[in-house]
Parts: sequence; C-alpha cells; structure tokens
Amino acid sequence: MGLSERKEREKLELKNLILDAARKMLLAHGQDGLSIRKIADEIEYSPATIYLYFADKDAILHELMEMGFGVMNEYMKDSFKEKDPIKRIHSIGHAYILFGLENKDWYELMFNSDKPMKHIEKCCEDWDQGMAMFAFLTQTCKEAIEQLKIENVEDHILALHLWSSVHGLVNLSLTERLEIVQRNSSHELIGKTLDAIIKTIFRK
Amino acid sequence: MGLSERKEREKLELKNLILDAARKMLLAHGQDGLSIRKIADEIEYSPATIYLYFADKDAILHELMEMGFGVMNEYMKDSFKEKDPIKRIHSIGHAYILFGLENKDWYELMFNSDKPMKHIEKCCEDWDQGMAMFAFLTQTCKEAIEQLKIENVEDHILALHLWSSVHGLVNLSLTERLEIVQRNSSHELIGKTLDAIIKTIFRK
DNA sequence: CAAATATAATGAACACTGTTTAGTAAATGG
DNA sequence: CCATTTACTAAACAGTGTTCATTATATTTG
Repeated sequence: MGLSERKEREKLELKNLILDAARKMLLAHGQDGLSIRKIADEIEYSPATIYLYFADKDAILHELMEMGFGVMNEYMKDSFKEKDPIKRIHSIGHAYILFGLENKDWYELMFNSDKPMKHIEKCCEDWDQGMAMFAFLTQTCKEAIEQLKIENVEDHILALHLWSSVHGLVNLSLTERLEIVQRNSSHELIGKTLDAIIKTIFRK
Repeated sequence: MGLSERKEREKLELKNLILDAARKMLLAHGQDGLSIRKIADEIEYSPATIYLYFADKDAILHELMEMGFGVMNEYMKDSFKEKDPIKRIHSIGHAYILFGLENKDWYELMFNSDKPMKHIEKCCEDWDQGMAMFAFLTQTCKEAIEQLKIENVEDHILALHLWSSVHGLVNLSLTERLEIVQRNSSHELIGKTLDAIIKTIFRK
C-alpha cells in the first residue's frame, strides 16, 4: 500500500495551494488574468505539475465556481432567515444584486460561463448549490402567492421572473450597458428598478 | 495625390473581405473560433495585413457587433409597426428573445461582451443602435402607461424592468442555467414566463 | 543495506493566440 | 528611367493550454 495518510494529506495540500493561488488571481486580475502558467509560477511548481491535480483549466474554474457559491451565501444568509415571504423575496433580490455588482468575477464564473456546464449529465450535480438556491426561491414564491392569494400565477414562473430580472440587471450593469442608456448612477437605478418590480408583482 | 478613386475602393473591398470572413467564422465557430490568423488564412493574406485595415481584434468585433444590430432589426421590424403599445411591448419582447436564442454569437457580441465598451467616451456613439432601441422601448412604455392610466410607474424604470427580464431570460437560456433548474423544454418555459411578466405588469 | 519499484515533478515541445516591426516588392508620379 | 509612396509580409515576441518522455525522489521488497 503506497498511499499512506501523510501522502494523501500532502497531495491535498498542494491541490489547495493551487486553488488558493487561483482564487487570489481571479480576484486580483479577473478570469482573463488567470492562467495555469501564472499559477505554477506563483506556487513555484512547473505548469505540468498542475495537471497531476486537475484534469484541465476548466476543472480549476469549476472548483472556484463552487467557492463562489460560498461567498454568495454570506451575502444571502440573513435574507434566508426572513419570516415574511414577500420581505424575504425583496431581501434576497437586493442581496443577489449586491453580490453580483461587488463580485463580478465570482458572478461571471457562477452564472455566465458555459465552461463548467459542458456535460449536461455532470452539471446537475455540479450546480447543485445553484439549484438549491432556485428551489428555495421557488418555495418562497409559493408562500408569497398563498399569503396574498394571488391567482393564475405559478410559483416556478414567478421565481423565474424574479431570477431573470435580477440576473438581467446585474449583467447589464457589469457589462456597462446600463451606463450607456442611463448616464447617472446605475447602482441607484438598479435598486429602484428592483423595488418597482416587486411592487408591481405584489400589488393588490 | 496618390489616393485615386479606384485605390480607395480597393482598400474598402479588402476591409469588407476581412469583415465577411470574420462574420462567417463567427457564425460557424463562435467567438472562440474567430482568430486574426484564421481570417488571414481564409482571405489568403498575411495576419499583419489585417492590422493595416483594423487597429486590433476588438475593432473587428466592434464592426461585427454593429452588423448584429442589423440582424436584430430584421427580427423586430414588424413589432415596431404595431400600433397598440401593450401589444407592441409583447411583440418586441418575443422578437428580442427569439433573436437572442437563435443568434447566440451575435447576442454575446452585442449585449455581453465588454470588449467593445472599453472607452466610455466612444461607446455612446458606438452603441447608438442599442440606445435607439432602448429609447424606442421607453417611448412605448410611456404610451402604455398613459393608455392604461397606470400610476406611480416611470417609463424608463418599466423599460428597464422589461429589458432586464428578457435579457436575463436569454442569458440564462444561452448559458444553460435554465436547463439545469428546469429539465423540460426551456424554449416554451421562456415564452410562458414572458407572457406572465407582461400580464403581471399590465393587469388592472 | 542495496536493488527494484512506485511516485512526484519537470523540461521541452506542440499548436495555438494577438500584435509589432523591419524589410521587400510593386505600383505610381515626376 | 528613377525616386517615392503604397501594399504587403516574414519573422519575431510574448503569451496561452496541454502533453509526454525523462529525471529525481521516496518507498517497498529481496
């Protein structure tokens, strides 16, 4: 038996060293500034070594994506606790947008890259954190619909309505399209729009 | 004077030859499959020659982006003619989504890439077609608000609500996030969601 | 303990990418 | 016909992800 406990630990340590360097590079220079060779340089190993711990660059990006959901959870954990479903939706929406605007590179990895989604079989396990979040939103929508006795509205359609709205707002802002059509502070505009959306949906 | 009429025409012809090869490559292999060197190969010129006609790759992508708005206009021209503002919004929304889903590479270039938007001074001229479209949507929203006598809703906020919703839906679909959270036909789901959004906004 | 084996790491190469520059060939103007 | 401008390109630079034969190290076995 060649795999002693210590060996296994060391193997994991180098893997984490790689991921840590990758994370720092992502935050410092974005996805474009993240390269295998630079990671190798940073941790003082050869580029080839990285391929002993990860299949390819996508595998690294994928693990970073999962870390991103951890960061996002920090933004949303208070919102999840909110008792009133409508207030909860409101709070989740604002937290989602704030996370997106303040963490462009995480957001890109989690919601815009199609790299980690290459194989549809695998992705349903891989994106389980995202799925769980959407399931929670759908549940919240169900509660809101029941509480306000809104008719002819399906919970999963409403959830998608909300998700696509905030996702659209975040993307329009991150790619600077909002700055183009509306010169003044887009951050404020986004908040106002989200408030208007929720007000529209839940008006009597 | 060295610049005869014929010379000028020939210069433009090569520029168009480059753009044409670029367009074909974009549609055939996506933005990742589009490279200066491959274009040069295709038109049987050296890569350096391309830099006599375009400052850099971004300049080519930028011109392609403008062509993209032409393609989009084809999808939307009938919607623009619609007299009733609410029906017009509905029609524009569906046309927008259809264009996005059927033209991933154009859409990416026009609405997701931040490459052509590097300089905020220039972009306001460069994205004038996008701005014009948004202005038209805002105008349509104004008409709809007046017709239905909806209170406490600003036209540009409503326009942004609509734009972000369809933009979000298109992006979620193009990056396969919809397929993950909802296994069945996302095309149908998107249509249903858009209908629900508009119904929600304009209900009495 | 030494030899055989298994593991870990790498140097160098491959096939790409965008971009620049110095130098060449051809067309034009005097 | 020669000088000058114009059009073009070969080659190089600095990157990228990835692979593989080879080497160095550590472990296990005879």
